[in-house]
Amino acid sequence: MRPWRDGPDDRRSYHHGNLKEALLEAARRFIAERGIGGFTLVEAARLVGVTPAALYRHFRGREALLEELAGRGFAELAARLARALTSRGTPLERFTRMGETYLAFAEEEPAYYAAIFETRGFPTGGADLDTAASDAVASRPSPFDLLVEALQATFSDGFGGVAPRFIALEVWALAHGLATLSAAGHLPRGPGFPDKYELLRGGVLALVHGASRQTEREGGLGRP
Amino acid sequence: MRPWRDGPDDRRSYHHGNLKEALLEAARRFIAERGIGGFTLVEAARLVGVTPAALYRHFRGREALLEELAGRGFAELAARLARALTSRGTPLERFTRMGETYLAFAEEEPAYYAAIFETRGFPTGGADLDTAASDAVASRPSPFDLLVEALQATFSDGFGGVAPRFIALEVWALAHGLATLSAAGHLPRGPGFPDKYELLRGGVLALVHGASRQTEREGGLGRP
DNA sequence: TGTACATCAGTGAACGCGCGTTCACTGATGTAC
DNA sequence: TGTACATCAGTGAACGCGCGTTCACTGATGTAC
Repeated sequence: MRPWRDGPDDRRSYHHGNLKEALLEAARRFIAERGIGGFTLVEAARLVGVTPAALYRHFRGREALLEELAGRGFAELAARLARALTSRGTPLERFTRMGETYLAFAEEEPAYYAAIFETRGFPTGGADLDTAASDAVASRPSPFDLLVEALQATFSDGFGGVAPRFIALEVWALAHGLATLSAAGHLPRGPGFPDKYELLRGGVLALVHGASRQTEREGGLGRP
Repeated sequence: MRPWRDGPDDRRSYHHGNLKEALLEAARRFIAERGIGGFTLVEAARLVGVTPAALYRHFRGREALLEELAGRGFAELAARLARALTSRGTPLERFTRMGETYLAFAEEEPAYYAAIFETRGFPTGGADLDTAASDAVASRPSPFDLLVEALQATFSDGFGGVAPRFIALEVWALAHGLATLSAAGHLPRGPGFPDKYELLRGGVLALVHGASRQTEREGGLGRP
């Protein structure tokens, strides 16, 4: 990303024309490199080639910028998951594809992913709500709501008596764990070690099959 | 945690006597409440009732204090996992108990957990090492090394042809995902929703059974 | 048992820094006539 | 087509703040004699 100006004397125009987008893009770059805590309004303005004060024409402050970023990131994630959900193949294939999509999003858009999970401003999900109320929360869905609803929709095609909510949560946690461990460099690599996509696919198969086996034997898992 | 002094005029002694431990304890409290980024030397010193400069008698600086905390946290985690590993029961029961122990540690010691996973200073695990070299890294184990070695030890009792490394990584990722989502308040709660311990137990069973099924059918999963 | 003294843990003042935010201002843009 | 003017995006200087860290110092402790 080139700065808008190449130096203090290079005034192509008094008005930037696209400052809001440029600032969000700068924030994405810095957060991807250093994390949310390492992101600074002053540096973002400097990279874009603008005075820090200019930022306040477009955002109420630092927190507002981060919330905007989280909102956009979440919309992008939701769009990608929806695409995977309605792609070709069997329900199991589409379900697996959603998991891979989630993993790829966390890898390709680390700034969005961090903004989504480390920023206040999201409802925390179905906390302390009963099922009906939780399903009804549609105005501003949490990451959880979206994922579980989408996964339930997939499961409604039928996976043989498995409790959808249970599997959905396990797969979400598995994907989130793989994504964050991988991003932090904690997942081992090298010959003999599976990569995170293999681990996810294996995990999805195992969780689906394992749960249906237990369902057959014990008459329902995750249905208290 | 009461401050060492109750006010500027309350000089019980010029020397604190246990300042290093008190500072680490204060850091644990602040990090548990606000996260690593919200932890400040000045506040920790104030809570303990001491000048910020006093800290430098015991630590080289902020980073050194955090590394000490991460080291202690990791030692504690390792000890708890080792205890679970050598507890009573079948290999599967002990393996499951290790996972529950991991989850409980993240919940009871959020500051230790954050210090371990958000601080530099750990080797990243078996990155770019072959299996033999990775197994040989014993001088300063990474979280990965410890977990996988312990889980491999459990699996060596025999789970019927499952590739231990594969299962170990999946269970680790599942536990880490459940721990971090739960800590961030993203896991839904309420009637009809399983808690993280149920999810972990179900996941462990499914991953072990699912993998062994696939092993039987396909002749090995996670053994490229 | 008492005194001299070395040790070193903690003091208090000061530092430079970069941060987020505010304010009165300036100048480019595009619309009305 | 040309001019007056309202709009408002960006300037530049300034602010107060809390941070991590340094420094010469002080005074409590405990050991040697």
